[in-house]
Amino acid sequence: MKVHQFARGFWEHEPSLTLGCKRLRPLAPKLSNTDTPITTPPVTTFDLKSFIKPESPSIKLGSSDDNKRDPPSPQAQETHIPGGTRWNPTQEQIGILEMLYRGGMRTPNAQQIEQITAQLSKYGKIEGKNVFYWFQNHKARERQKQKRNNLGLAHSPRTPTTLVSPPFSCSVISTLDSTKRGEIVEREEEDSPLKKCRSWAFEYLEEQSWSSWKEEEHRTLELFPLHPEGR
Amino acid sequence: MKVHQFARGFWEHEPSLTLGCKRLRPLAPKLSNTDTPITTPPVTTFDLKSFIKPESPSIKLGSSDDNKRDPPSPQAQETHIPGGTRWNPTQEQIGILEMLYRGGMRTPNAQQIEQITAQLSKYGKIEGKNVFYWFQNHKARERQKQKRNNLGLAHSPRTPTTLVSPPFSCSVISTLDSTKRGEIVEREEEDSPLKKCRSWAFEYLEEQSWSSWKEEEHRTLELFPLHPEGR
DNA sequence: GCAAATTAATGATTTATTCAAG
DNA sequence: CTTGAATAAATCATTAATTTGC
Repeated sequence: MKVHQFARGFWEHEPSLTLGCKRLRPLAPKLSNTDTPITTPPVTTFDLKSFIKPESPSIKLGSSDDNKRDPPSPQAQETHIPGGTRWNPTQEQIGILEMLYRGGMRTPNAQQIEQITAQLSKYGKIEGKNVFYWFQNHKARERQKQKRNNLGLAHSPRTPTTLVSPPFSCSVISTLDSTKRGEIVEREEEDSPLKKCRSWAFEYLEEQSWSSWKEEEHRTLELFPLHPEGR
Repeated sequence: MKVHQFARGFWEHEPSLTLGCKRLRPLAPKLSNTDTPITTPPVTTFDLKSFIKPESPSIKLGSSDDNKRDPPSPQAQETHIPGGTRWNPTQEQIGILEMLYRGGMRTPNAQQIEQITAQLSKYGKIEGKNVFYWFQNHKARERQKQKRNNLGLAHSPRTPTTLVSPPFSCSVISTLDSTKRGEIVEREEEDSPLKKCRSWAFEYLEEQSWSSWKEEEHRTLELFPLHPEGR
């Protein structure tokens, strides 16, 4: 059982309705895990420090990372808990990510990921790779979603909805999925409790102006995908 | 079955009223798009100084990032990073890597990469991602090489230059892609001045015994691929 | 009401392709 | 042409909302 949640969509309305098309049963919203800490194991404080080297499978207590989120945020929401599970994004996190996405971000680089992760960690446990994967998946899935739509709508030769708006007045662009082009679309404002989140995303978007990011040595980091191994 | 329209918003409240329409229920897709602009959920606080960047860069938001594939015109758009060039492996490094590869390693995990990188760094500048990419590429290319050979053999039975000959006729696993299995393949001896390197690799191989690596969650590291940005 | 069974969504990996440095 | 680097497509795996049977 889950409690219900509150809101579901945030800002936004995605024009692309799938009218006509039948939509398979969409799954319910996942709603934040803002609660349901589910029986947090007794893991009383576990000194984390250790996890860098040894492998012993058993480790990786979730507790060890609580040092990450500090918390401006209220009570801890969820604790990743026991043996590592996959990231379970909270409403806020998804909201911010989508905003960035709509703002045109598609493949954030290491530095950006770092910053985003830092912000998002205020709302729940999260790692850089999660952000990375989120963008990868979201981009790919928006792409296929559009592809499906296009095919389905093979009749209507137009794809009006997603056009760019000239000198974008400002706002958040909601790109449909112009995955590659990054066309911008207009979007109306509306307030939400996530104001702050949005606020950050907003600023971040503006401040960055992706287009200018051309290189740098953001590569100083020593990151690379990890392969947990067996699959 | 699941016919349905998309969910535009609140299915939150119980399904009770689903009326006899269909038994399916719409679940709402996470909040991704399509939906309700929410309104006021209780949200956590968000602090983050907000300084606004007055200047909205005239940009082509997003475009720069993702124009990777389509652009018919291979324009370069990347200003080659001044100091950064791509990794240029040394003989020793390649030697060790190949040895590990022949030893059965295909997709080293983060920890392994770390160790390997550490070793290889003795012979030249190198980063973890280089090791990662090397394995990716080598594996893929060995695979296609073999594919070509197999196909080519269909017509003209040539003597495969580097194919295994012995007992394992076609079973050369080396290229198989026992990505997960980690089978070991024969390895022919060959001499080289890389004695030391080999020495290490050898030991490493033995010590690890890939075959047994079936799982674990060596994922403790916080790594993820980086995107130096433009490419 | 609840727990096992379903199922769409989606997080995480792997494989295939493409681009470009040398 | 070879191959390091990076991205996209395809897959695999896990989660959780919803059904369903009791």
